Amino acid sequence: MEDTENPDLGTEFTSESSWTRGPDSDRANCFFSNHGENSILCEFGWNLQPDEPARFRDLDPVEAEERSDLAGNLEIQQLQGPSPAGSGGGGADVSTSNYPSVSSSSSEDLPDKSTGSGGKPPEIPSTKVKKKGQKRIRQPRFAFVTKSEVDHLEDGYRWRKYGQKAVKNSPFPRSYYRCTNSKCIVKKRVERSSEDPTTVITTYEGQHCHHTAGFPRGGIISHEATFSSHMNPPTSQFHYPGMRLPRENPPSTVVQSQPLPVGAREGNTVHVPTPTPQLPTDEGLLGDIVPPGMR
DNA sequence: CGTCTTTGACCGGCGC
DNA sequence: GCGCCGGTCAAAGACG
Repeated sequence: MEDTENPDLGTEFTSESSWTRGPDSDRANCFFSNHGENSILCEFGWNLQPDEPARFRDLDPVEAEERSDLAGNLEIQQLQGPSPAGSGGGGADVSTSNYPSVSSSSSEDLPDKSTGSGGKPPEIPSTKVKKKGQKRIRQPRFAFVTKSEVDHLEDGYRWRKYGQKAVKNSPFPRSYYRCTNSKCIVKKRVERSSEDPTTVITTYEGQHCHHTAGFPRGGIISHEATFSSHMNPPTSQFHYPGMRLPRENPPSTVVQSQPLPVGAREGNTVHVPTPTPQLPTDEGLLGDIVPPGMR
């Protein structure tokens, strides 16, 4: 793999992916590229300083673990919305443990006959904590922007669509997918950008607790590392099975590995690079992950 | 027959 | 309290 020491944010990576952490700035960046067919850029962080230059260095496993844990907490809280007032601190009731603990109570044994559209289990479907007065727990989210004619990008996992909703201020509906693995609680939302209909915004929520069991609708991805493992790569490098498109569909074109404006980094949020100079104004999916200040 | 999609209904959070 | 909206459920149908 190539060096990710000081990746130029504008550089297009030719490998499948690269993953870096900025321990000093509490920032992590993730770059993906699929041989020029489908470039993706993802950035997420913890205490991003608006004017802070990007810094990268390797982490030792211990530190990486800590960072990863911290990331989970902050992401959960942040993505649940600011909600400091009134709602008792919003993420406060999110257990202070790491996001894996979100599912610790039930995810491992989660029967979740998701594939069968089965009856409504009395149990809580993972990310949806239904205890009255308790907020829904959100998993860390990762958003990608890809330029593709197809909405549902292959990523090595099998997904079951469980909903579709029209998005306000967007002519395109948003689709909701759930990993078909009964033990996996990862969800995915796919939405076409209203600003640029040629781009698809994919948001992953949670981490897979399993490996890609082959490639059901295409080739086979033989990768050991995915978003699982607490999104905690063994080293500063992180491999992700390159995004794929359904082979029967026309290939997507490169969006870009667009650099994120330094000034745009703020808060503990996931930033979504967009192909257009200006950020989408729709309040849809982007509204969840792009801080208002960026819009 | 098993898996997946579609789609209307339902629920909860949040702003007013 | 009310209405809007996002997210999820689940029955029914499609498909291989």
